[in-house]
Amino acid sequence: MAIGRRPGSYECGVDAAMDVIGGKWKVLILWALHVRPHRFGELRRELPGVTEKVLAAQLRELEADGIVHREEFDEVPPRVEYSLTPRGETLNTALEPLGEWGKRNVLAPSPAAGEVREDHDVALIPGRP
Amino acid sequence: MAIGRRPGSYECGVDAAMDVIGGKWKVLILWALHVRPHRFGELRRELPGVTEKVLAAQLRELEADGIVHREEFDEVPPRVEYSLTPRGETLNTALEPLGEWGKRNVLAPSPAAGEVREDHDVALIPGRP
DNA sequence: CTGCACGCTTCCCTCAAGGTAACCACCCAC
DNA sequence: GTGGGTGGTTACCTTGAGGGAAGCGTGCAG
Repeated sequence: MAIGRRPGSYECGVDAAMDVIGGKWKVLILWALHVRPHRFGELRRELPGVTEKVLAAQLRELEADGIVHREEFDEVPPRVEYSLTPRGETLNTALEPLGEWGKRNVLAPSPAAGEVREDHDVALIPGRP
Repeated sequence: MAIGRRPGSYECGVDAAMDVIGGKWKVLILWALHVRPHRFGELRRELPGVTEKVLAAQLRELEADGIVHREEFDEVPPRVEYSLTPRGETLNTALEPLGEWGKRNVLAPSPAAGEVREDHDVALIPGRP
């Protein structure tokens, strides 16, 4: 049982899933790897602010949880490629509604929900969940 | 703009939503209030291990984010009821696929995904996401 | 008069996630 | 030989979320 770091202590499925994606950078890693496989350095450059130590740690956790696949190439300079496993892809799919909700309710709160619309558009990369 | 405690710093909708539901007890609160409105003490008794201080803090954050509604009744002994706002209900709906994923991939990992099935059934409250 | 239930608030403390910076082995280009 | 790029590891430090326990104001029960 590789997945889950608090085995047996979950109250429900959402609770359990939160343990897998709870890291500060994990959903961003998920999204980046969904677009295409990435090398370690590519990920570091695409996640502004992440440190090498933390990126390595979160990738190892995601790998242990069966979410990402790590492939080492015997070349020089050494190359390592990270990609999503099938389970990782299903996780991304399951996160899509939450991404939609976040876009509608946090990034661009609608007046109908009692929020005041900002006078500028929220800067969103198109297609990003 | 009540929602979001890191305004302007989100990379995507999932990231933003994670800020709203990131608290240790928030998804459990969400689920409890989805079933029916709760009083403070009821919630405390239904979430084994939560302290009054933390429960009050997370409820106040969820209220500031427009997820839960707090209604104070002028009775004695004092009564306060918490319920989900419409926005809270949509959040719960958006969390359902994630709950399904967690149940299938963390609580009861399938052999097809490379995990070994436990020899006992996972104790799950039926219908709980 | 004492205790209890309610819904908190306040103070103090712990601990783990995350951040900082240095270092490693390897090889190539300059 | 020096610097850069590869993909990390190691040791140390900071910070903030969360936990423990006590107190508070009210009113009723015993």
